[in-house]
Amino acid sequence: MAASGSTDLSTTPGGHAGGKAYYVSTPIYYVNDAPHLGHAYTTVAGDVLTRWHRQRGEKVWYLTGTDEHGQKVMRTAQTNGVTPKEWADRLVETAWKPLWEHLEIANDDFIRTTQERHTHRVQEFVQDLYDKGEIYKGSYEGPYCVGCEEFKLPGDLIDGTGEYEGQKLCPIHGRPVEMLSEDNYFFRMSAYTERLLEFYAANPDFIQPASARNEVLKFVQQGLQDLSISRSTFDWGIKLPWDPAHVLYVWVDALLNYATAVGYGADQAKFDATFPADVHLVGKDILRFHAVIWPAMLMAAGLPLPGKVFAHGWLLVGGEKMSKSKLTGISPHQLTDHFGVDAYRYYFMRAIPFGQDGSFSWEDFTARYTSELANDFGNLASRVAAMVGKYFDGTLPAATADGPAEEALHAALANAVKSADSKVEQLDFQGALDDVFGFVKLVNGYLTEQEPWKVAKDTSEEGQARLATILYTAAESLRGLAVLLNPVMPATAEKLWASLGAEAHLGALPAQRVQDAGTWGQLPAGATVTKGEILFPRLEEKKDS
RNA sequence: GGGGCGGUAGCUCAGCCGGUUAGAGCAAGGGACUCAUAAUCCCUCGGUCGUGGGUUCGAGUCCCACCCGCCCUACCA
Repeated sequence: MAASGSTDLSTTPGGHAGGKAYYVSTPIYYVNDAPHLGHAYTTVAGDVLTRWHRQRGEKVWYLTGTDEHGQKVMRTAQTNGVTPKEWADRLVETAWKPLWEHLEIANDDFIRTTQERHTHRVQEFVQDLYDKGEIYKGSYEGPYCVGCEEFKLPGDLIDGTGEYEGQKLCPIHGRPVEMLSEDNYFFRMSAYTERLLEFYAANPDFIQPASARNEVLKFVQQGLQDLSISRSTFDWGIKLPWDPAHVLYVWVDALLNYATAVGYGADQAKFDATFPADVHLVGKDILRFHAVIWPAMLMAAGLPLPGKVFAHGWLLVGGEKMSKSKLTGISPHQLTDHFGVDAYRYYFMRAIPFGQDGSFSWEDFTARYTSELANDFGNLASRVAAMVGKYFDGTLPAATADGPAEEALHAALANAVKSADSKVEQLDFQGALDDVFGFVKLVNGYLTEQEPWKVAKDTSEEGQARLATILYTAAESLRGLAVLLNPVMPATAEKLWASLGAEAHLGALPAQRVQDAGTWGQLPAGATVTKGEILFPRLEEKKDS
């Protein structure tokens, strides 16, 4: 997949004068099914984060991909009468990649766990651990459902009633499970309990938010058990090099994507310049794999540990986690068809604190779209461009009469930039957008107070200078907003950039440094301002649901 | 069973180590304005802070019990 432009490792072979890339990952998604809102939520967040960092001029690497091994994929493929690989190919090409393109995700790479660059390196990795004595052969005993042909987790089982009173039943088949054992290879994870605890203590920001950190700490403090890392009851997976009768446990396989995708064992220069990840974005459900198993694996291999594992919350509908089985499933396309891609990206970043569960609804989306995007922001761009067109024939005039009101806006923009920047750094997207839209509100208020439409009737030199100053101030404010909103709403920000005639003087929008966005007076007088299309048209009608 | 999180205006949420009349945004009502996407700006309305006790001079804010929602985890083998 094409890189987004600013990241170019080829220019600095070996040396990397620019230092290590800011490396962000999403989980690799299980191709068992098509992507849903939750996947898109994580991926959009990572995209906003990495676009922001790119606009700070940093070298960035944003990785996503798909997890294609495991029994569920195999079974789904069988049900559909195709091989697992064919099934994965189909979903990746017709569902996953198209959705990321649709949502304007600028990932630098897309890894699939069935690719050779992954499977071969994974085999080398586990062979290395095996040679080091980190992996041993043992046997696993657990409840097994004959109907499912797989081991169940004790927590998945349900209590039997009636003729099965006192027994544990498979939740799918409703029949008693039996205890079976199979030979497995185990990773000596128990040996890493103390080292992990020390690591967490030394790196208090490693797991965020705090609620997630607490859960992991409590879990690890109970002491870790060795991890079964192989299966021999099915074969859709990566074979253990020393015992091909076993395939690697899908999670060990999956976690290693973060290393294999950036050159582990294949391209040392790229690996050194990228690994480890600065931020692993994960959902709460897979926190433990990333905050416990993955670091333990890296410790065993002697590799550096990631900077941060950030567990975001669930999207809730009516207080419940979204799921198709509960008929609350809404596809990303249903939302983007109605609201547009940029509004979609904006909405989830703005409405829900990253790291917490958040309620989402069609009504809330509609309300925010109308109030924040159309009325506050879109209309601001519209009224400013209209007045520059009406009073100055579309040529941006110079500000020559700055007063307290203007200076207040200069300072407000600088503050918004500074504050938003630090909040994005902490993955507080909601807070950052709060800062940006607080500034939007100030600019609207500024126009209402200065009443340029009244000043325009004053044809004296002072009056015209005043009018010019007001409109320049408003337009320059929009220039700052275009830069700040580009990582979140790239298509819209680009429209605004074009409307301001900024590119001719300042260059391409993505090249604007976010840390300079608050520097006043960048948009030059003489720029050609055009009204352009409405950024956020009013929504036609409320869709019933 | 154990642990965690949450229950604050119609809606979504802020309220740090307890301290004057509990805040914001949206929605609703009124006013101002007309450059603009019938948009903007100002004002107003609106809460027994899940329930019941307790500690304290004073509790949304600490303690106990309970109710409701969600999450993690265990087990009676």
